[in-house]
Amino acid sequence: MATGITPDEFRAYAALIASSTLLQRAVEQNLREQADLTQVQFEILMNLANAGGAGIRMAHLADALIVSRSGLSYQVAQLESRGWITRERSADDERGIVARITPLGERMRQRVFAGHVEVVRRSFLDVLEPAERKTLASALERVADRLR
Amino acid sequence: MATGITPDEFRAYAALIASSTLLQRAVEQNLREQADLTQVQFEILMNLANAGGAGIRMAHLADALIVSRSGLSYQVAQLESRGWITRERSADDERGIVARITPLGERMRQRVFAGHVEVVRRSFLDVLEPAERKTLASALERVADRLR
DNA sequence: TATTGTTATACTCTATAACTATA
DNA sequence: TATAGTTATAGAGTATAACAATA
Repeated sequence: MATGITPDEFRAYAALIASSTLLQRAVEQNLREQADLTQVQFEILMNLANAGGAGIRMAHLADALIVSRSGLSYQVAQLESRGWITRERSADDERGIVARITPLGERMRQRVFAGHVEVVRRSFLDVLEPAERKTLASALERVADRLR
Repeated sequence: MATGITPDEFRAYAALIASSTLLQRAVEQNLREQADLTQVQFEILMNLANAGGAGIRMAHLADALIVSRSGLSYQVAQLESRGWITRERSADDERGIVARITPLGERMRQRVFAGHVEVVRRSFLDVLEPAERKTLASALERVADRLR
């Protein structure tokens, strides 16, 4: 290859790129088919579900998802029009808007998440030995930390 | 969680989704900054470089990249206008078009690939022990095979 | 003055459908 | 008739800039 990468490294590189690309594709297709959701919309729902009744400020959510505020406004409007989330003025800062998941949104999110996990299970979890799964978990956590 | 997934599995799931999302983001940003290339355009270049002088038929390339033919035509036109690839009628099938990488395109591709590998090295390869790298390589190859 | 959030706008990417040319 | 490839077109998603409201 003559690119300053060993065959061993290249194999790991190629496996990572291929598997993550294909997985991303399968996950996005599943979200679209299940509930016509994009990846970003799904992440909005997961974050709001985690926050519970407290909700999350728009600016905070945009930072967490690494999207522009205008882009977040667009996606949040989509979910709001479907009745899955709400937006309210913040109590302590009149400039702020707090987004919250609705009971309907939470029910849908749970259903979608279950299907989502099934995709991950079939293509990932079921393919690994327990020891491999442990190694991957700790190694990929380190990779994610490095990238954050 | 009550979603039919064990804490151990959830940890592996979360690490995989987080690391692959962040890596994809880093890779795409790097390609854009280095040479204003999209992921698809980069994959076109890599495939054509692999094929060498023989080139690849458009229909074949579209199948390999899992994109529509019209979408491929658009991206190929972008690369062609920059002089990185060419399109010629196929010799044996007058309906066919064969895409090939140009010497300029190959030089650029090598440069971009080197930078791309650097990103992967910093965020992935450098973070792993040799034993972890071996485990990840074989495990993720199995994941990719499952998804194909 | 600085920050929050939305909107107007423009741009990129992708796909479907219509079309031409060849098998 | 079927296949290869392109083009016209439309739609989704994202970002920048301008704006109104509040700190």
